[in-house]
Amino acid sequence: MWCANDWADADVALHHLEREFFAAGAPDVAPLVLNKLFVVGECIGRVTEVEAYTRDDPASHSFRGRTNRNSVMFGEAGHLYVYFTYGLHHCANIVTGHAGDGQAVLIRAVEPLVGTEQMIRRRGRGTNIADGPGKLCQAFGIDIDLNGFDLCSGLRACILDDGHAPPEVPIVTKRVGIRVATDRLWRWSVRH
DNA sequence: AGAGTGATGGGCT
DNA sequence: GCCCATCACTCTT
Repeated sequence: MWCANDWADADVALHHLEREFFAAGAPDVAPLVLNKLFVVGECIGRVTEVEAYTRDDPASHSFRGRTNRNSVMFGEAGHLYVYFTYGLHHCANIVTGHAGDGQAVLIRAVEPLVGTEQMIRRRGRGTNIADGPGKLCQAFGIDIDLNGFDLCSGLRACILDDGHAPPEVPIVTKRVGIRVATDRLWRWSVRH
């Protein structure tokens, strides 16, 4: 189990993001997740790119209502919605809003900070380790077994705030990899 | 620009 | 039930 004492700079104050943080709408929550720490097991990365998906959004899995696959999106905020796609990749989302809303924030990229060696081993390469939604799931060992995991329940998988504020001026662009509702500016990333 | 990969769900019969 | 287009992707050419 990772603990705060393992953090390279013992002076940083860490706090665990609580459920209330995720209770707003996905387009409001998403940019606030930038620069937070995404923790899964012993792997930690700083979130650098996110997208929002909502119920009234034709690009969202929840658009056509609740199904077995997307049921976690309709549950309590702060849980992880993981799905398998394109026959090979997993993607990780944070459920937002209130139960029944059907919305989530897709974590698209992180900067590896802790557990980098394991990420490289899992990815089978030393570059571009976690700069894509499928890549970061492979690097962090996220698969369908983590679907529904409560990120507000402990340190095994969670979002931590180490005092790095979200960027004052994030890069805001159209979402990528979708074929509908491509006009919504619901992708946020940090400058390099 | 395209191949690889497999679960999902909508539309049928 | 079955068929099959679709898919919030990655890597290589």
